[in-house]
Amino acid sequence: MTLNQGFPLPAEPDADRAGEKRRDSRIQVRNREKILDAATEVFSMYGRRGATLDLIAEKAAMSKPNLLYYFSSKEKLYLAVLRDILEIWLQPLKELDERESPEREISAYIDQKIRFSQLYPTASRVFANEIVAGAPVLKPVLDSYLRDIVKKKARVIRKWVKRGELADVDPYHLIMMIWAVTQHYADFAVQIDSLLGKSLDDGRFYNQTRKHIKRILMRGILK
Amino acid sequence: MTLNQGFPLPAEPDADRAGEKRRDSRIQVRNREKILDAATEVFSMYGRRGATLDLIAEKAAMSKPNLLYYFSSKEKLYLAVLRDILEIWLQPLKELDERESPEREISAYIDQKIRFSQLYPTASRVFANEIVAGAPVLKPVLDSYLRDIVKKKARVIRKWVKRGELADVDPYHLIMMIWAVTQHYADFAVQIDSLLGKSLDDGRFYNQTRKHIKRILMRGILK
DNA sequence: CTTTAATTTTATCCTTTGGTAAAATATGTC
DNA sequence: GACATATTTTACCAAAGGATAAAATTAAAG
Repeated sequence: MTLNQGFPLPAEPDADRAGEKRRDSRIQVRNREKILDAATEVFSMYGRRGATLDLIAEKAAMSKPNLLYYFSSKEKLYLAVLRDILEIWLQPLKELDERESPEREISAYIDQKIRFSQLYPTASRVFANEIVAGAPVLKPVLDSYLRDIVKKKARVIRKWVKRGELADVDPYHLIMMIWAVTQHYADFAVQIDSLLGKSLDDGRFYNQTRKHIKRILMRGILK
Repeated sequence: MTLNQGFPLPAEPDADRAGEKRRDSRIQVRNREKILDAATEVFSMYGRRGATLDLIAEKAAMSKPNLLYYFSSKEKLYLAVLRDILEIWLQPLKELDERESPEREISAYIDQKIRFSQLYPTASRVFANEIVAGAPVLKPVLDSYLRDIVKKKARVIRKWVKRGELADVDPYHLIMMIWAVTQHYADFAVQIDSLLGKSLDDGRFYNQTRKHIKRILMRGILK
């Protein structure tokens, strides 16, 4: 998992790979990924401030200075992790297409969101952590990039409402409702495990959840 | 905000007020509360590990050793904060009453949950943080106390379904859906502020949100 | 007023933690 | 296989952070 690309986060602030020397060696790629995975896990559990390089290094099975050879500071590492997450987190929303029926599109959107919760629960938690903490790092992105996309998609939803294909719902609240419900299963996984002894890893439960969410939500918003 | 009472958390582990000496002096009460408030704020932003006593002490306008005079360790303080939160967090669920109509009861429940999000957003975030982090402290409570209550209330919902007053929904998923949506507005408040420039503090927005959630959800689950 | 108990301050300690320096080792290239 | 470059290790460091001790101050009781 390393979809990193020209992302709307301070693009590699400085030093790190500044000169864009030769392309990453095999070792480079392998270790960067090992670190990012370990970091995701640790950040998801302890948050940006609570996470320690020692722990991350340990999980990545390398020494701390070695880790710092790849990411020159904790903050840069955190940023790299967030960048990867945001990319895949946002993707699905961009695909909402007004030319299709809301039934089909919103249903597909819910599917994708819950799929994300299933595939990247830890990443989802890092993101949740960042937002709950007040988005100290992501705030600028939320204020610009995310804001624009959501505004655009709100227009799509509003169009569906005007066309009479959707009940009279507020687009923003609808989007937030979908986010809340789908992400909940990743972010609050422990709670769900405590109450039901299940997780989205369980294919049966995954499908039941997916269908249940969709049934209630779709019933609630379709004409 | 200090509803602390015989709560299902390791009741005051040890030292602190062990002997239950004389009742808290006025100073005692005032300072404990000042500290709990400051701690709630700091824990909500930095999490259990990331929060520092220095910051909490500063926010509470007292020296660190002075703070430690009231709560003998960071962990104990965290526990005290959680205890208070859980108490008010759970209350509403306990009130679901099968003898009333699901329409009335679930509607009231949603109202109470979103009210909590409005009144105690920071507390909600501390709780969210704890769960997202894997409930390192609350796990036992989730596994026992919460589990029991939810099980009981799931039965209530199931009864409504059998009586034909409610669509055929899974009680657990329904409860989780309500949690997810209502808490979202407190836990992800920054995001909402970025997208809409609004918060539940805004009475108009509060009501709009409340009604919107209820409209979609109720439509989705009522027969 | 004293005397006693509660509260606050000051000084300090030890551990953890993010980060650096520089030596040592491995990898790749000609 | 020698040279250069990339990677890893070892040894540190300074600051932050949780916690304690003990002196100083304030409040309360008699």
